[in-house]
Amino acid sequence: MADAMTTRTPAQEAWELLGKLFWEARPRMLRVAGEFGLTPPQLFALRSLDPDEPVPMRALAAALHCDSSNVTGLIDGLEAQGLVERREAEHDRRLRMLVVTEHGAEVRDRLLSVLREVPEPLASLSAADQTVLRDVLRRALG
Amino acid sequence: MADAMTTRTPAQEAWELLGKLFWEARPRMLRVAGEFGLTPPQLFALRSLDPDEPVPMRALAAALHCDSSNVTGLIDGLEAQGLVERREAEHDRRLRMLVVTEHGAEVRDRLLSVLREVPEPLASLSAADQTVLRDVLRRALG
DNA sequence: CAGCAATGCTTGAGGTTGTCAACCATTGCC
DNA sequence: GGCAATGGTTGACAACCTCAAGCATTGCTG
Repeated sequence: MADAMTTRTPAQEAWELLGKLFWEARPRMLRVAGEFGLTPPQLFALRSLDPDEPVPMRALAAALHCDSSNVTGLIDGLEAQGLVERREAEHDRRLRMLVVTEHGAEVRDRLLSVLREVPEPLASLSAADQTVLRDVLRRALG
Repeated sequence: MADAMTTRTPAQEAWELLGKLFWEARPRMLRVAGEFGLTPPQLFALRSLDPDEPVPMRALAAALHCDSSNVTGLIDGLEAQGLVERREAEHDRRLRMLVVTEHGAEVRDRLLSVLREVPEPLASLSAADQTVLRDVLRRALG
């Protein structure tokens, strides 16, 4: 009966294992942020921005699930490093469009290429398992 | 050729989809922490502690991938709420063993039961897919 | 066994994140 | 024209986080 307390459905166990996977990937993210001279929130912000499509600050705040006033400081930091620029919007002078600079785009590319590296537990799976995993996740999130 | 730039291996695509899954689960974690009167770091700390096995603060710091001095403040907060106690160790008076109180264990149980809830994208998978996902992750992390 | 390096935790300084309320400028609606 | 709504910034305040410094304790070592 003690087992009945700790028994998990397959989905629950999968979710728990995914939690472990992400927790293990955390130190790498922190290290990468440091190497690029960014704080973790700045890294998330730069990752969220699309160099090809400027968005108002409001949109970034929504993407980051945080308050607009918070984004102000984040962008101050990125702007100070020349990675992002505030630009006036065309038809609404209230908006501040966030434009990733050329340098910012380059940094962002290098950043993403590191973050995209598949962590060891997944990388060591067989090719077949990797494909199965992708297909299942496509069905879940695609 | 433009596709060549954005082509991903199955494992890379899976890792990217997992990133999305976790990012979507973040708001719920923040909400839960708030509902239990905890800050996110405090939540992680309480989650890391095993009510059945006290550990020194040093061990918690290692588990949280952070500095010991940071844990001091975290535990101050949990202790103020009566969730955790600092207790002297048996044979080494330098150590402060972290003991989850009875109340803390109860709060922790309720906390975990909410966090363990499988997020919508996974929950909506077929039972077969859920089992496949679990099995693949077991091979990766088990 | 005396000295001293190493360990475990706390404290203080300094910088960043995060929220909220208040504010200013601008826009859109009546 | 008046006025509510929107977008962003600012200031106050709480919390996190790291580093360096400090204290107590432990354990090694000559």
